[in-house]
Amino acid sequence: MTADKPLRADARRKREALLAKAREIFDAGDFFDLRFDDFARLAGVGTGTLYRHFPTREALAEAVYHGEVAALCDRARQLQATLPAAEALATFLRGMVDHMVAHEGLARTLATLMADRSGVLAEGSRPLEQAVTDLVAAAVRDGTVRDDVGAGAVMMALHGIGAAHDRPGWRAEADGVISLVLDGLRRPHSAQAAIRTPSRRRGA
Amino acid sequence: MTADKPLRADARRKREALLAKAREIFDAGDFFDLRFDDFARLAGVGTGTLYRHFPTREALAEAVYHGEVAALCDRARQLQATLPAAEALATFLRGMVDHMVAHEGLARTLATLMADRSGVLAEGSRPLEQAVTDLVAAAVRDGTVRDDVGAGAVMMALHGIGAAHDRPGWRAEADGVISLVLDGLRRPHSAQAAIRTPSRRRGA
DNA sequence: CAAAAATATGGAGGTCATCTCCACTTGTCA
DNA sequence: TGACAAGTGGAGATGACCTCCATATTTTTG
Repeated sequence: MTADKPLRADARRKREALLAKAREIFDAGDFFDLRFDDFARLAGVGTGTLYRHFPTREALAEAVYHGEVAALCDRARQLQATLPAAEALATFLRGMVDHMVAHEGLARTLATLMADRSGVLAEGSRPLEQAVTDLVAAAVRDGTVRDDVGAGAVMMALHGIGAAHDRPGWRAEADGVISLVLDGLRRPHSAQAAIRTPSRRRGA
Repeated sequence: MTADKPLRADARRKREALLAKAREIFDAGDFFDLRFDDFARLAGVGTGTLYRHFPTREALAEAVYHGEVAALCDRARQLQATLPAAEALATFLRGMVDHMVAHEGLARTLATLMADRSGVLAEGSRPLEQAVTDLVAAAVRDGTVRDDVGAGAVMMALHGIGAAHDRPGWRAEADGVISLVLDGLRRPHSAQAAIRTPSRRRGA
């Protein structure tokens, strides 16, 4: 699967050009206003070449996303190495929002393409999910975070944030979601099952 | 905007046929495998007629979504009238997950179309958001829920749940998100600012 | 009730983005 | 340097989307 064969010098150059242009256009938010062919032209590449490297819009997005995810994972590891678990998790999640703000167009574009069912992009999120899982696991070991919820739920919440990028008060709401998640993750000190599941009575 | 002119008997019938077929196909998850033209044929309607009633896939989805939202809002009002605020909110949110489970294809399809930037569908969510806002507001008045987060954050989380329908342990994770949100919403009894915002120090 | 006016229908065909294919160029290896 | 492999680009086939209008159906009017 991950068998990367050595690309010819030439090919690597074109590929980089495509990725660079893609990053730029994603970030500007213009990706969907563009014929895919024209995108090739913009990157200084023929149609055939574009399709050889990236058979679909999704494939292109995946490649861009890959770099993004790698950077975020690095950051996660770094935080985990230098901060107490709970704080590392909090800082990382807050940082995600900052990052999305800084690259709004990119986030929006990726979120849109993610939604086109296919799971291709979801696949690429795995390393990120692993990083979040690690952060959560560490905090659980510390005893600062409950152990009955799992990182998947956090990923869902993050996805919700990323997908809603056009809401009016986005930034504030995004911070709100993070607050809810972080506070919700805090290990319930006493047995205060206040709201929690109302034991799902009668259907309907 | 909401000026509904009386449709000719004939027209109403075709429109209903389209909506019915749409519901069916959405629910089956086959909507995107279908040429829009063919969808018309399936509903027993000519292409022109389809386009007259619903100029785009999004428009069609919006109409279906409208009914869905109306039903959910009714449910919200009903809960609010018969249960303590906090419990009404919890029951409603848990019920949303049940509902999504029962109509997986529909949820997935709508989420996908929502993502295609355009905000058309987001518009249709407003009544639903209002309902959630009301539920939250009531709970805030009760003093059971914090007042610094707002319903928008809850909507984001819900959207995240709906958009992630193809994850392996979806149901469990969805319940997890709801748990986080509900617990996160609980008014912090004492001044226990444990994890909360690390006061956003140095950028990056 | 008949005829006119208004409203709606359906599907043939134009338009345009997507993607394939292959004659040609560029890079690599001995 | 020559020969083979690897890659390129863009013309054109393909097929989905949407428009347009001659025809059909419903409603209104005399």
